[in-house]
Amino acid sequence: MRPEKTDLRREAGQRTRDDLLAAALELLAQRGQGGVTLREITQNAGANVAAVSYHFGSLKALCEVAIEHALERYLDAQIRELDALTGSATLSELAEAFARPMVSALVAGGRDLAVMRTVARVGIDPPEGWERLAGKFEEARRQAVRVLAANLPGVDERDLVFRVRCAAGMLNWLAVAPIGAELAAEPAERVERMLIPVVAGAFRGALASP
Amino acid sequence: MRPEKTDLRREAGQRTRDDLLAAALELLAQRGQGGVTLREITQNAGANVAAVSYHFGSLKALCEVAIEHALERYLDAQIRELDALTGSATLSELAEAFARPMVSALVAGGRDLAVMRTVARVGIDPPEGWERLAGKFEEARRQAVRVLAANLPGVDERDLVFRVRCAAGMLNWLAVAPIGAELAAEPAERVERMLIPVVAGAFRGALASP
DNA sequence: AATGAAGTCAAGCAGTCGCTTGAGTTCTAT
DNA sequence: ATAGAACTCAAGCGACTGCTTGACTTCATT
Repeated sequence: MRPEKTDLRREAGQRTRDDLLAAALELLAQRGQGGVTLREITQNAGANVAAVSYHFGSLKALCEVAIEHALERYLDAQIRELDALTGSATLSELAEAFARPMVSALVAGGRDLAVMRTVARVGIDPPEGWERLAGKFEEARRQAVRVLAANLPGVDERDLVFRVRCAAGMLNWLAVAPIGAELAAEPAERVERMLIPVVAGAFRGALASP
Repeated sequence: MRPEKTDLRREAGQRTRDDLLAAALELLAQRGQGGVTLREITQNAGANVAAVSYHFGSLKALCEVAIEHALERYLDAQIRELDALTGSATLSELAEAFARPMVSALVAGGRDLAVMRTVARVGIDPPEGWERLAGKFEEARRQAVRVLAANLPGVDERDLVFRVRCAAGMLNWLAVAPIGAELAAEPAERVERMLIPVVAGAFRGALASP
């Protein structure tokens, strides 16, 4: 009954569970929810098909858990970046903070990139009960709109919300489209040097220029 | 043997073929290539399952034809808009021309919107032999980069290409993500008033601003 | 009226899908 | 030692997939 004693059976079970989640995340990132197959997941995870039913109840439930993990991981990183901004942050600093989780994931690849791709795909084809996590999306967007409003006092808030959504959509597109794979080969500072001005420009709009 | 005489059998066959293409386009727009089912297509088209094999050879071939039609329809519209620009067009005019096909489709809905959604999904999950149509994409992008270079003489061309890709990705995202459905309910001038500055800002970047 | 091409149709084939089942293994607890 | 919980496994179920088949209707041609 000592809690620090490792039960080898439970330990192996947790390992199987984690492997299934990792395999599911990878397939979700590559092909989306419709392209995930019970047998392919279990094969990649080195597990039996019955392990999914045992640990998660169903394939859909496994995918929902994997998606939930990915969403939380991404949104936590994004909110952390935005929280670190001072009230007087410039548009470029806002763009930098807003895009940093994506840039990091692109150059890091692996699991971080799979998280990004999965999140972006969820934005296109939302799973059934995803409304439960919509609150965190709202929080990240509200943070960005707040900094944006301080820089663009004259602009209607509906426009600011729209611009944040556009910028988020642009980043998501970089994650899922083949162009993202090209960017992944570039060094991080080059990606930032190209991307940050575009995001900042989308935030600001072209109102002040001919 | 008179060519103007309507052969009722061939006429009905063409009708079935077109209905299959329309049903396939709608499903491709809603769920992507993986979510298209032979029986659902034929049911929506009011045809028998064998009609797909008869008219197209296979489900994949039907989807390829539908995708090809959608790509040509979109790219022709985009290239037409960019061709109409004068050499001295401003960034806002470029953004307007670049985004007009998407804005029109969003407010028009129906088949035009299905075309946009399908094109955007192809950008995420390209079908096998899509390289054959990549040339038209290049043409549209080169047109946009040309106008962009005239407005931003100091910027590296690689950056300009990147910005055009980002803008295209942003528009594609609006087509496939739920936010596009919200925009579809707005009047066209409001969509343009919100969207054009963002696209133009992404083109220009935030270099000239604090 | 006879012929044959064009097209449609219900039925069914082989394969894959998600999921369940019951037996089997491995370890803890008593 | 023994009982039972935790977990894994091969096998198989019904449902669905894309696709084929052969009979059938429809129509222009002759």
